Parts: sequence; structure tokens; C-alpha cells
Amino acid sequence: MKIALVPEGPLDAAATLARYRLWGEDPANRLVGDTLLRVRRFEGRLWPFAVRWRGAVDAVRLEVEIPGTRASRIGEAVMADVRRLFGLDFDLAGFYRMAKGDQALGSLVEPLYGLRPSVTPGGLEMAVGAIIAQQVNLTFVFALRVRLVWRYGEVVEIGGESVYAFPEASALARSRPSALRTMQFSTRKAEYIRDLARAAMSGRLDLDGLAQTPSEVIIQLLTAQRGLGRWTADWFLARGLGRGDVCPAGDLAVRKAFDRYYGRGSPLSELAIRRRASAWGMHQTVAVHYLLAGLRLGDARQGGGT
DNA sequence: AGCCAGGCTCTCG
DNA sequence: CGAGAGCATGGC
Repeated sequence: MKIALVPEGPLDAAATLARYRLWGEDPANRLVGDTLLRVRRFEGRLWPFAVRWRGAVDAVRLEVEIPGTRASRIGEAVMADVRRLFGLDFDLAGFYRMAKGDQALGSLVEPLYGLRPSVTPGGLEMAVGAIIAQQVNLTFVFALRVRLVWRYGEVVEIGGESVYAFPEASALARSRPSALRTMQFSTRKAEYIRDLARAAMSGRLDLDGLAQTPSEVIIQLLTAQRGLGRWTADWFLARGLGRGDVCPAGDLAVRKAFDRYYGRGSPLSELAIRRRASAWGMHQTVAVHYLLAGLRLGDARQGGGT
């Protein structure tokens, strides 16, 4: 089955997906040329799909291919993932209008035009990914993630390429911390991941049923789980649920970005960052991604990605 | 060798 | 509560 999709507003697909390869390879989000390969779990089966993008940033067309089915319910499930992966539900036009009134953001619109935050489909994938990313450099994060996905995920073929489905909760719930230790996970992260998977599996923590839950409640729910703190909860809201009004003010890179763009010598407090960001309302998440990408523009001059 | 890396828990005032 | 120490594991 093939489905075409024309995004509303600009989309720089390569920049939007750059975070899946900036610090390493991601076997669950494979980038092959102008194509993203990924897997959707649906009704107990694995459905690999390919998304190819073509055309200019202002006139992009996404071509989604799902081999082996013509069922519209599967198409709908996959397209929901595609919308998230490419950040299609963020109001980029609205953000750009707002950014005009802010010197730092305004200066980033042109060099990063079409960049959107990529939203991770799957609550467990998002939360586990966040645990892995706690406090360690991102190159190492990718190495850990690859090992976890290889070991506990499921591989599928599509168009002669292989792509992994991120591990199910049941697989991670059975994982042994000692096994993760050999993959260079810290003992603590191994426990956090296993325990989170158990909570998800038992229904004690429904990571995929939070779409209608207020953010404050989600922060409470997540931080009550050992290993998940405010930082993780913030990124879960932003990159897991695609909420626009989030600023992970405790994030090291975010703080660095605010210091660079809004600082006056001394570091801004977390509270000061939240205060400033809150003025951006529903555009905070996008704004934060622009600041992060802007940081990288500076030292690498390779645009995009967050 | 030693500091750094897109935190978290636990303790103590 | 809020700050701070302690922690755990590699990259460079």
C-alpha cells in the first residue's frame, strides 16, 4: 500500500530526522538516503514501512509505503506515526510569526527553516530512550541504544534493508540487569529500564494512554516511577506526546542554549529559563528545538537536528 | 589523567 | 521543600 502526504507548512525532513543519526545509528529509525525506515506494531504484527520525501522544503511530498497490506486501519496507524515522526502537527507558521518578535529565535528561522521536532511514537520507546540519555554523552547513548534494540528488539526486512522494532515491554521486563551490564549499561539504568517495562506491562503505568491527561498529572505519574525525574518527564511531554508548551529547563544543552542566546554572563537559573519560555506558550517546544539546533549551527555549521 | 556528558536518588538543613 | 553530595559509566 502506498499513501502520499503533503504536509501543511514547510518541512525540512532531513533536518527534522537528523537527530536519529547525529550521534550514531539508530536501528529503529533507519535513514537510507531520502527515506526513513521504521516498524509499526499493530494487532500483534510488525508492519515495516518506508517514508520517502521529495521536493523543496515548502513543497514537500511524503510517500509512505507499507508492503504486504491494503488494510486502511493499518494505513491509518502508520500515518499517525508518520505525522509524529515528522512533527507535522506543530504549528510552524504560528511559531515563525511569534519568533519575529524575539531576536534570538528570529535569527534562527531562516537557517533552520522547515525544522520540526520529531515525536517518538511509542511511550516506552520514548521513556527508555530518555533513561538511556540521562547524564551521559550522546555518542555513548546511541551505542547503548543500538545494543538494547539489537538484543531485545525484533528485526524486519523491507526493500532489502533491515529495520528493528523497538523492544516490547515484555521483553525488557524479562531483561537481566547483568545482561545489560555487559552492554555497558550502569546497574542503575538496567534496573530503571526493567522496572519501567514491568510497570508498563502490568498496566501500572500506561505510557500509551496519556494523550488526554494534563501535563502536571503526567509529571506526577512519571516522576513517581523510580528512575524518571523531571527532565525525563519534560522530554516525554515534548518528544513523546508532542505537546507544544514544554521547556525542559533542566536539560544541560537547553541551559547552554539559553545562556548563549539570552544570558548576560552568569548562567540562567532553571526557573528563569522556564519563565522566559512560558511566554512562548504553545510554541515552547518548537522554540527549544530551534535553540538547540542553533547551538549546533554555531559550532558545526551543519544545520538541523535536535 | 581528569573533566565532561541533553540526570536521578537520597539525605540533610 | 531546596540545595548538594554521591553515584555510575564511558568519551575524548
